[in-house]
Formats: sequence, structure tokens, C-alpha cells
Amino acid sequence: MGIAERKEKQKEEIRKMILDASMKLFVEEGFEKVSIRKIADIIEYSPTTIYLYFKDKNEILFYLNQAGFIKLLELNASLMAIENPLLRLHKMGENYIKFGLEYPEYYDLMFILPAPMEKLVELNLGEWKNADLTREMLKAMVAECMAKGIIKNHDVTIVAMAFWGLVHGLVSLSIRRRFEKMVDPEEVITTMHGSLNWMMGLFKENNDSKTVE
Amino acid sequence: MGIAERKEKQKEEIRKMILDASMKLFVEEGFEKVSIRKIADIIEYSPTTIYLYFKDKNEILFYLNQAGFIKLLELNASLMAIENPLLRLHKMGENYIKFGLEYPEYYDLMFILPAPMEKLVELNLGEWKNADLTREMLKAMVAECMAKGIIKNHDVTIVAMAFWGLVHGLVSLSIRRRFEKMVDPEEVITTMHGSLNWMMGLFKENNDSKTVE
DNA sequence: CTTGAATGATTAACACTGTTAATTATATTT
DNA sequence: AAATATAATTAACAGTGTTAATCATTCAAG
Repeated sequence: MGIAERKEKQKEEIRKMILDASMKLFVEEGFEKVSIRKIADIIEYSPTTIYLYFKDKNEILFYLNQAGFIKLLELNASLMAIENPLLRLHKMGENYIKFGLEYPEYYDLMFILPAPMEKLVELNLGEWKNADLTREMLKAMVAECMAKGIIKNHDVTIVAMAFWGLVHGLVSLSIRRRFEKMVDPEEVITTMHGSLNWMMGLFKENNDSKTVE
Repeated sequence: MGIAERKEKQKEEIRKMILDASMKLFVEEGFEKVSIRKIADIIEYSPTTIYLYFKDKNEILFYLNQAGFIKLLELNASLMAIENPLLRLHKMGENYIKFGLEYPEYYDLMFILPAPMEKLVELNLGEWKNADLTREMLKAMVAECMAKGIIKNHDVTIVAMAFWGLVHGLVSLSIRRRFEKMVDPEEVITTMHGSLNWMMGLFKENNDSKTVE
């Protein structure tokens, strides 16, 4: 069925064109400027054509956010080389903060906006590869720290959630400008890293008093 | 000038009508349903009339979010009775989580959406009474914990930011449904409290090894 | 090779959104 | 009573996502 195959390929091409145009708008003009009509302008099709390839706008946003998770995973690829799991965890937190501050639009899509999650539930995709992987990495690191006695034994999920909570809280409050009245704008970033650093310090000190075991 | 005074009063009344209508829509139908035209419908004026009393929609949202901060402060009023500053801090964190989960629309406006902060900067209101007060309460508690040797001495802002970061991270990831793939939906809330509890525990243990001083 | 069905893409329209300029209606002041 | 200032309105602009109905094109069957 060579014909059906080529047709499928052509369909994929237009899908790609739509996503590429969305990405271009997203990166160059920001998330809010991504509209069906603007995408249509770029790919030189009518707006309604887009609905022949994607169910709705949220579905497009969902695919855009996937790109964000790939970016984040790339940033974290170098972590595997770090032997000490606590240091690795620390570095992962710093990467997370850097990522959020450097790509606030992606961050928005990945961790703040409701749209992508709604789509995920709607499509009921049991898995969500890149996002799942990031979460698993975090949990694994926490578990490793506990196994090696660097972090006191506790429910892994609880500790992982606390860690993610802390860094996400810092990033999201920062990009939503909620820290500006708390600390000098020029010092926000260093203070954020300070907060993470301080928390990591609690682990270590906690460890010191237990290392004797 | 009795006339000018009465006029001023009448103007205030319509302002209040607009805010009341906005609040009604906000509470009953959610943030996204608050539109200029719907507000106009309720108060039985034309949509453009609203612009005679408020510069734009964001200004209305800004006033709505104030109501949220008042609600949060009311919830925290009982805290003052707690003597132990660490316990007080813990309770404040639990209140914060409860507030966020119970009034996600308010929480959105107060801590997630960009709109109110943009307005604050635009109006350059040096102060923002209720929000400032909440932040100051947090900082004061952290400082008190340090002064009493319950938390190891450190930069107050860094520690306060970490604390706020943690609870905000938990709440915002939760209401944006980012925890659903990490933990059973029924257990999200207890796990969140577990995370806060775990962090507070770090303080205490840290303290134990230093109490000897 | 032509007809009929299926597919691809478009136009027109719906129901909204925030916001502004121009106009009308209502009070107030001269 | 006429002129002015204020309040409120209508009409319009420039968008948004999305759907139903229509046109154009390609494909397979007679």
C-alpha cells in the first residue's frame, strides 16, 4: 500500500509544520501569542485546517510542552557522572532552577499552566515519557541517598515531594514576581540558590550526627 | 460641599457594585468566567461604564485578590496564641496548604497569576498591606526561631524563602494536578502535609544536636 | 474514460474576549 | 434658559477558539 503510506507521510508533514510554526511563535513571541490563526498564517493554510490535524489548541500545547521536558532532560544528562547522590540531587535542583529562570515560557507550560495536564487526563495517556522519567530520576536519587545513609530513612515519596516542592516553589514564585517585595530583585537568584543550599545543608548536618552508626 | 461629597459617595457605591458583581462571578463561576460583559450584566450597566470606574480588568482582579489575602490573614489570626515559634510556623504552613486547597481560585490570583503583580508594579503601590503583613509574619517567626535557638542561625530571608517555597510548591503543584502521577490522588493531601512535617522535623533534629550549647 | 464516493481545505459564522472613539442623555452651573 | 460638564451608551475594532456547511480535489469502481 504505497499510496496510503505516502499519504500518511504527508499528513505527518503537515502535523510537523503546525508544531514547528507553534514552536516558532512560542519561542519568539511567547506562549500567549500562540493562536490558531497565527499558526495558520505561518503555514499558509486556513485556521480550520489545523483542526483536521489536532483536536484543539490544548493538544498542540501538550506537544509543545513535551519539547520542554526534552530540554530539561538534556540539561540533566550530565548528572549521571556525579557519584555522590546528595551532590547529584543538589545539582539537579540547581539545574531545575536554572531551567525555570532561563526558559520561563517552557516552565509555565510544563509546571504551571493547567492546559497540558487537562490534555493528559483527556487523552488518558497512562505514560508521559519525559515527564515520568524526570520524576523517577528524582525519586531514585532520594532513595539512593537513604540507602547510603546520607538522608535519614523516610517515605521516599514524601521527601521527593518536599524537594520538588521547594524548587518548584522558588522558581514559580520567582517567575511570577512574588519575591520582588521580599528581596532586592538583583539578589533573588542568589537567594533562591541560597535556599536550596540551606536545605541541602540540613541533610548533611542531619547526617553528621548519624554517621557514627 | 455637600453635593460633591454625595457624588463621591455615589461613585464609591458603583465601584462597590462592580467589585461585588466580580466577586459573585469569581466565587460562583470561577476566575475565568469573570468578564467585563458579565459584570455589566449583573450591575445592569453597559460594559463600557465599568471603564469609568476602573482602568482595566486587571485592576478589578487586583482588588479581588486583596479579599483573598484578608481571608488568609483571618485564618492565621489564631496563630498568635501559639507560644512555640516553630509550632506556630508549622501551623502557619498547614494553614497555607489548607487555604490553597480550599480556595484554589483565590490562591491562583494571589500567588500564581501574573495579572495582580503587574498591576501592583503599574500602580507602583509601594505597599500592599495584607500581602506584606503575611510575609512579615513569616519572617518574624523564622527570626524568632533562630533567636531562641530552635533553628540554626542563618540568613532569615533565605530560610523564609525556603519555607514559603516549599509550601507554595506543594500547593501549586497540587492544584495544577502535577502530583497525580507521583502519588495516589487520595493520598496527595496527606503526603503534602507529610512533606511539610518532614521538613519541620529536620529543624528539630538539627536543634537536638545543638541544644547542648 | 467517466461517474460517484471519499478526502482535503476553505468560507462563513457563532459566541465570546478586552478596550476605545464617538455619541447621546443627564445634571450642574452660569 | 443656555452653556457646560459629567455620566452612560452605542458602535466598532481587533482579537480569540471552534463548528457547520460548502467547495475542490483526489481516488476507486463501473
